Order: sequence, then C-alpha cells, then structure tokens
Amino acid sequence: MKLSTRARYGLRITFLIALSHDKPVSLSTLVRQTDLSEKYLEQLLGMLRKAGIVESVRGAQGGYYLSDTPDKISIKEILEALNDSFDISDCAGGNCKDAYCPNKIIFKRIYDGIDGLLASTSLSDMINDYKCVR
Amino acid sequence: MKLSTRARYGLRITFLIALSHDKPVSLSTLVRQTDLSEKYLEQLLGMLRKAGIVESVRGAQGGYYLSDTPDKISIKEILEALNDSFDISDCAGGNCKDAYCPNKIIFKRIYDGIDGLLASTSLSDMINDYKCVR
DNA sequence: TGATATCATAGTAAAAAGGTAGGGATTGAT
DNA sequence: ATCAATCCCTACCTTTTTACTATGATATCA
Repeated sequence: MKLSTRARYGLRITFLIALSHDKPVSLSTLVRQTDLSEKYLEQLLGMLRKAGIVESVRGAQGGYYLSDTPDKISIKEILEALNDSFDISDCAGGNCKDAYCPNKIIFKRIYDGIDGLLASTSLSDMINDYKCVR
Repeated sequence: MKLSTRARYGLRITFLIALSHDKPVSLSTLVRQTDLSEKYLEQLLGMLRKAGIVESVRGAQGGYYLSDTPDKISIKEILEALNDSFDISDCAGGNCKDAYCPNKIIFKRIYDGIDGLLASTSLSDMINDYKCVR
C-alpha cells in the first residue's frame, strides 16, 4: 500500500509542467528542478505521454506541456499512467476465483473509497494547496 | 498501492478466527481451511498476536481467538499488524525534507482519506458482508 | 510423558522496484 | 544543410522486497 517512487516523481514533474503556462518545459529544465537523471526522467515522461497526460514538442526549444487544464487531470489518472494502480487486491476486481471469498466485498468497498478519493482530487487541487503554503 | 498477499491472508484468517465464538481455533484447523502451509500460517498468526489482534492458548486443545469483539477491530489495525501500512508516501508523514514539497499536502489528504476509510471499517463489517452473500 | 500446540528466527528463490545505458529519430535555429 | 537540442525506444542491471520454507525450541493439557 505504498506509492512507488515512480508515481511520486511522476506527480511531481506533472506538477512542475503544470506551472509553466506559456512554453513547453524541456527535459533539461526538469533535470535541474528535480535532481533526477535525464534518462530516468525521460522514462517517466514517456509513460505520462503515452497515457495522454502530457504532450510533447520535439526539436530545439521543444519540451512537454499538459494535454489539458489541471482541473481536468485527476491524481488517479496520473498514478495509473505510471503503472501505480491502486487496485488493492484481485479480489476487489473480478479475478477472485472463490465465489464466497470473505475478502471480496470488503476489498471492493475499500477500493471504491480510495478510487473515488483519487478520482475526485485533481492536479489543480495540488496547485492550490501549494499556493497556500508559499 | 497493492495489498500484500500477507495482508490478504492475514485478513482472511482473522475472519476465520472471528467466526468461532466458543473455542480457540487451532493452527491445524486453519491449515485445512486455507491451503497454506502450517509454518507460513504460524508466521502470520505471530504477527497478529504481537499486534494484539488475536490471543493464543498453548498446549493441546489450544489455538487462537480474537482479543476483542469484531466490531472493535478495524481493518486498519489488521493491515498494520501485517506490516502493510498504507502510508502511501513519506511526504505524507513528517519525513519529507523539502519544506515546500508539492506532493506533501496532496498526499496527506489522500492518506487521511484512506486512513479514515480503513479505520472506520471493522471486522464485523466484513462478517456482515459475508452473511449477505451466503 | 508424549502428543498437540504455539513461539522464534534463519535462510532462500522469485518477483518487483528503481535506475542506468546506448542508440535512434525529429526539428528549430543558424 | 547541418548541427545541436530535444524527444523516443527498449534492453539491461542492481537492489530491495515479497513470499515462503525449514529448523528447532518451548509450553501445556490429557
């Protein structure tokens, strides 16, 4: 029940990209802002791009930008993009073989609760929170 | 963000123990009910015992029984007993070095949501759910 | 006293996580 | 045109964690 570091870093860079409204954020900028290696960041960005969270411009002066406004991007989507599903157990989904599995219903309840929470929290909530601290 | 199998099995055996009101449930009974090895089950039961979820009677006719009524035992406690904390990120706790970490507040919110959900769901909810299915 | 139990802990194979590395393909600026 | 900046793809490696096995001890009821 822990978020992968991939997911945490991914959230962080999505957040950083969200802060730049005017121009795409280049990989090298993100390297400077995060202290992560260029190659590792590329991987994370690739995952975010494939999931449709960010889009990219190639070539000089290129970079990454959000595919939509921050309020349209949920934390849930971002975590899923980074392969960090919060599918706590196969029992919660339809993959449990045991029809009378005692865990099934309770896991479904918990899963739905977490799912709702993550789906209803967006990147803009994150940005607003941040502004409050600053 | 997945529950460990340890946590799932642990929840399951706690449930099985909860069903027996009159006498302690022996290890061998649980072996029969779960298809897990005796030694592995012993480990899980040891963790549950140390955390105070179950208590045990040694010797012949011994076994394990719940330390309290099912409505007093939360799913949260059980998961924690099995080392499956749902502490999604160190940022959520006080361990984040970056005072202005953009993830911190949002993780705290998510953490609190999940925490509340698990703390307010008890073993008796699980039992009630199960009765509905049967 | 011996069968039935629980208790403690070391070890190990497999999987997952976390990250590195190398080689491409595209494009804007000069 | 060309070169440097930039994104794209994917194989590989190392470390950590998970999941489980194995060994041996101690307690207690009949």
